[in-house]
Amino acid sequence: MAQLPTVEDVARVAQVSRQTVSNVLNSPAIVKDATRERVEAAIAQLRYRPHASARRLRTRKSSTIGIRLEPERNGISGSVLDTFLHALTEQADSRQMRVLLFTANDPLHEIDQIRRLRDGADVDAFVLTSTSYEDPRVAWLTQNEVPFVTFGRPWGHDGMSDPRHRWVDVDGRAGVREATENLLAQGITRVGYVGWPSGSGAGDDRHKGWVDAISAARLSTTGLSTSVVDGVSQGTEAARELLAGNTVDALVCASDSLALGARIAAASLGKDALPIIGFDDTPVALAIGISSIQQPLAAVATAVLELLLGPTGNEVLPARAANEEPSYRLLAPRLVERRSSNLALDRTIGT
Amino acid sequence: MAQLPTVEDVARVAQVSRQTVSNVLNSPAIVKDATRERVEAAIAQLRYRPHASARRLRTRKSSTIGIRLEPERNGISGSVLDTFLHALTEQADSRQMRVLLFTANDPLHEIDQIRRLRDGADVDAFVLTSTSYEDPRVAWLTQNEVPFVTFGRPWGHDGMSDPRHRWVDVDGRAGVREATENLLAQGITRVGYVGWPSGSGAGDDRHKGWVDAISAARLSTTGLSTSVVDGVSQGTEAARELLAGNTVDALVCASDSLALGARIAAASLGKDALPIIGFDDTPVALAIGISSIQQPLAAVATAVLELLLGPTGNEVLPARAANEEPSYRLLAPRLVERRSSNLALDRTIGT
DNA sequence: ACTAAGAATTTGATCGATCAAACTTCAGTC
DNA sequence: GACTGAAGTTTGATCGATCAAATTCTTAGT
Repeated sequence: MAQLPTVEDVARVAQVSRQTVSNVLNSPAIVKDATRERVEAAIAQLRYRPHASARRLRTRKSSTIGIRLEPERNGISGSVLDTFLHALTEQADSRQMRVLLFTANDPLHEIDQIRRLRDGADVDAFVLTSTSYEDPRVAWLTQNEVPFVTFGRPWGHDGMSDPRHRWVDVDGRAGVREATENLLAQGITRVGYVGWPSGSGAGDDRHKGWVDAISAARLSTTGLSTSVVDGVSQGTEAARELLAGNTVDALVCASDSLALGARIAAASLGKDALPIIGFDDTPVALAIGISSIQQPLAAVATAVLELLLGPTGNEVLPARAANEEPSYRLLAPRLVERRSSNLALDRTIGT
Repeated sequence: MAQLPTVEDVARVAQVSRQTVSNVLNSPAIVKDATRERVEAAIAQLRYRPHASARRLRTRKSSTIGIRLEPERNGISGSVLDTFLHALTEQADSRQMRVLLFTANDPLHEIDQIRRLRDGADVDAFVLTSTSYEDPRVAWLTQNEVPFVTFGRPWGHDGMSDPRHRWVDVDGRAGVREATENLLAQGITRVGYVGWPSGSGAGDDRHKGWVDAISAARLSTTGLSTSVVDGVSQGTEAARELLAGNTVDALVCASDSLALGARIAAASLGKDALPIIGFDDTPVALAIGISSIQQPLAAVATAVLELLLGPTGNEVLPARAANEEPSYRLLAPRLVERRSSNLALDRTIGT
């Protein structure tokens, strides 16, 4: 097979210069209609496709977004990031962007990888997930003026409004509040909560949502909630305690793992019909038929790209300066309701 | 900040020529020790990092592997590919390779995407997943001599031994056989099977494994197996029928979805202790505590890279010719045993 | 018809690396 | 001491695109 055609070849066929071909591709507006059509015909005829590396070398842009794939596959809820990754890739594609993966063992290693990808002009911007308190990656990226957006707000940090840190997050508090209110609206007054130990931003946030709803209904929260480390067996344990006192008629949980645990506990106590709501709407919740609060991951991806590329553009905006307006998006999750009653019940569940 | 350093800068500091710097980076063996050390010192001093795009433009290699992210997130078992993706990225990294994602709506669109990534010199090779009978992507890649490896064998096709098609797959038949034998070894003689309708390569293969084991034990297979479309409720339905006749004491299933369905059916019939084995070892199986046949995904990733890069190299081997030795890898899965008895039982399950 | 301003297009230089070929160094041989 | 061949190093050209500046073509105004 012959060499792949280049701008030069297209130019020759269309009887114009290299640059005009380039213009047709990059700023069609400045080319006269007749000329543009001729060039486009030549491009089609030769099946020309721009050579990405050459363009990148010259423009110093890669049209690529880097994202790290988490090393630990925390089985049950890892699917959230995977779904997000999918949405991001799909939407990036429609903005002419690509997504490059990388892995890292720890934040320092990750910074090293980021540096390499940046210096090699492989990646224009980064999307960070699982941000932590005082995240060193955020500090490094800000410092070095590398464009980035985090999926996850800067927890417990005054930097929440630092314009240099653009972020997108899901309003877990509102989600849990909605879920709790949904149960209250069904006439259930004793709605319990199984959450995580305080200290994690997301966990505290979700817990607040439950408190919000209970308080708004002028009910008491005392004795109705517990905190445990995330996990199925932990959820079973915690739920069993809450249910033992017979003071709770429904449960809202900080995760699907806990919700599944709760479901097991309820079943073992004969309370097969106890309403339970989990968080993240993982495949497990779907399979078992547990209601769950679903993060709007496609919308998160849209928002991430909007912060990175602007509302319509298709190249990465420069890192933001300290004196600009803060920009972030807090998105509302939605409750996916399922008749999560008897596990042994014969129900039609999609795969 | 000043410009990033280039080979030129390094050369000046080390008092050598551009090319020598390049040699130190790419074929250190041919550079005299003393010189190499001097260059390495200069590289470290200037914190030089090669500009990937420039290198790619010249060498026409991208050191990047393309893989498509499935559009449909078939919740319960989508995690298999995600886990594979992670392993692939991690191992690719240690071979100096990167993984670029893309999406596509259908095979033709995928071919279009592949072509663009290839022509743009963005990607050197592709990894295909979910291959189907007479896959058009395989045909196109072969035709155009684009290096690729599929995760999944060329089902029902004489091409199984076409050397131009390199593939890696998991021996589902052996896995199911092992699982079945495991149950037989426990003294259970009536081991049933819930599989998929014949016609899908993987499904037929797994079914054969069950037949193998039963036959080897000189038992009869009649009346002990059913076929249904994958899904939890379908699994419940199918298992209920098999269990109703009271002719089965354990079940092996073609997927975790079916296994979960079977577990629900068993529970509803009071057979909480019925041994059930699923396939894929998804988070669902882990969460519920169902035994499952686990695909060795890290090993699959290793094998894929081996077929693509050779045993130790770190650049993509050319597409294979029709007259070479066929090369593929068929890997054995392993059975992950869990005490999958009573769902309501209080057990310590990891997250 | 003549000119100036703007639009459209072309030309030469460049991005940062590697290739291919030329050149230099040096040990070993007769 | 000149000669050979291999090892080590340097030089000039090149990959395919875009940038910046120069040039040519249009259009409108006087």
